[in-house]
Parts: sequence; C-alpha cells; structure tokens
Amino acid sequence: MDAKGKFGQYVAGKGLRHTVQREQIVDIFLATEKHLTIQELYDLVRKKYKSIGYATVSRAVKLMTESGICRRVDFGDGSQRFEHKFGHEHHDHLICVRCGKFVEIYSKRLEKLQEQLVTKHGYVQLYHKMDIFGLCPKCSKKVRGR
Amino acid sequence: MDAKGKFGQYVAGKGLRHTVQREQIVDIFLATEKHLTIQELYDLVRKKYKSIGYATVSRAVKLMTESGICRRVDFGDGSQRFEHKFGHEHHDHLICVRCGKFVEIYSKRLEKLQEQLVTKHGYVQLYHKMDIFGLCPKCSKKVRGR
DNA sequence: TATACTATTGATAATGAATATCAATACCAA
DNA sequence: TTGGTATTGATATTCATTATCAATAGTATA
Repeated sequence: MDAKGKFGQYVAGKGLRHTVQREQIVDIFLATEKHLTIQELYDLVRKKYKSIGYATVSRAVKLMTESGICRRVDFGDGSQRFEHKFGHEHHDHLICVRCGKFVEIYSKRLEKLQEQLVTKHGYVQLYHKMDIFGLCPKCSKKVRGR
Repeated sequence: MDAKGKFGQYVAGKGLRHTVQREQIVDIFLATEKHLTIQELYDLVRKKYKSIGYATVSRAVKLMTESGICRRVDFGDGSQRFEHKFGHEHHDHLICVRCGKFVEIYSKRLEKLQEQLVTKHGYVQLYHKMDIFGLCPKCSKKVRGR
C-alpha cells in the first residue's frame, strides 16, 4: 500500500471525510523530499492552491502523523519538522550542528540491538527515534584548521 | 568535577557573573530526579524562593544546557523537558506511550555501533539522542488482554 | 436526485511557551 | 569605594499551535 492509500484508509477508518484540500496537501507533502515545518508546507501548498488556510494544513499534518505516513523529526533547533515515509525505509539521522547538513542512516545490527534492549526491559517496541549530532566532514575540517 | 562546579566554570569562563538566583535554581534542578519542563522547575523554585521570576529560570536552564550539565529531552508530548546529568551516566530512554513510564537504558555495544556509523559517514560525533517508544510490561498486558 | 446530518474549512481569536525589553539592582575588578 | 555592566523580575512581545464558529461541502439515506 502506498502512502496516499494508507492515509485514505486511516481517514475513512475513523469515519472522517475525503476532501480536496487534504488531498492537495498530502500530494504536495509527499512530493517534497525535505524536513518541513508546518509553515514551510503551508507556503508550498499556497503556491499551488491559494485558498487553503494555515489551520487546514496544520490539521492535515496531524492526521498524516496519526496515520503513520509522516513523522515528526527534531533537530534540536526548536522547530518542529515533519518528513514523510513514502519511498523511504525507516532511518535515523546524523546531523551537523554547524551547517545543518544531515544524512539518513540505517543499520540492521543497530536495529536488532535496540530490539534486544527493549525486550530485556519487558517493553514492546512501537517505534524509535535516534538522532546523532556532530560535525560533517567539511565542518570538522574547518574546526580543526582553526 | 561535579555538575555544579562545571556550571560555575562555564559561567566564569564566559565572563558571566555568579548570582544567588542561579545558584538556587541550579541547586533545585540538580536535586530533582525528573524530566522537568521550565514551568515545573519554576514552580519548584518558587516553593522555596518566592521572588524568582520565570525569565530567570528560563535563562538559567539555557545556561545549564550550554554548560553541559543539563540536556533537553523530547518525549513527543510537545513539551520541552530537561534532565540534569548529575550522578547519571549517559543514557537513552525507553518510554511507554500509554502511561508515560520510562526507564533509562544504556548499552556499550550500541554506543560503539553508533560511533562506527558516524565514522563511516566521515562525521565527528558530539552527542546523540535515542528514544524508544513502546508499551511497558503492564500496559502491553492490558492491550493484549482486551 | 434531493435531503439531512455533520465533518470540514478558512478566518480569526485565543492560548501558551519562549524571548525581548527595560529600569532597578547586584556583582566584581580595580 | 566606585564605576561599569551583567543580571534580575515584571511585563510586553513574538511566534507557533490550537480553539472557535459560521459557512460550506461530503456522504448516507430516502
């Protein structure tokens, strides 16, 4: 099932309605390969559909997050950002604190270790977030070169 | 060096002044083994020292975070919380999404794997955050029992 | 197809947390 | 001491998110 289908199913399953605005917002969100704030998504949506309101975008993001096609990421800059899960496997982030550049990282061994840790404490894992902050190659060179 | 000393050193090193308010706030923060919001810390401080303002608490938390004796934790409930690092080794969190109960987790193997991942991408690690969300033993039993 | 019910929308107000402002005060080096 | 200035506490401001509400638009049913 693709992301859009998953969203539609979630919305229908909750007895909510299908609306053109939601469809437009979801389309634009899924077509953007960035970590967006609500404001940024609102601006993008506005470029194409002039009449959509901020509140509607905000509500749509909330729904998308609940439906599981979107997740909140926190890069520590104080703003809430969201990324979609369309065409992306689960991944974590490695973020440069100097320039903000990031890469998506994934390790099967790490995932397995996490699962073991969870089980050891008797918990059932639902999801996790791991963000590593550091210096990218370029920035670490600059810092050393000072 | 204990946390308070580290804070004092950081403050002095930046050419900032030592004040009784900061000392009182730091003391209360370090004495509390919880993940506090600024508002909660403000309330705690107020119980003992009636005249301290919210802004001062907020500024002190910022300083403590910069000095490295405090770090921000995000349990996904939308509020920013802070924990101190006094008498705590580095750890990550395992949080129950149902009841909010959490445990601090640590694994040397996991830390090593993270470091390897970072190095592989040419980054230099400064710090990381890992939060695993799931169901605690009690809550997972309840859900299954439905 | 028409109708009734109600979720949704967009504009705006309200909320809440963090930050900025500023005059009075307190710290601290000299 | 004293002068320079960082700090404080009260308050205002900012900014993002959420709540409100009348008008609108999905959708099930007749």
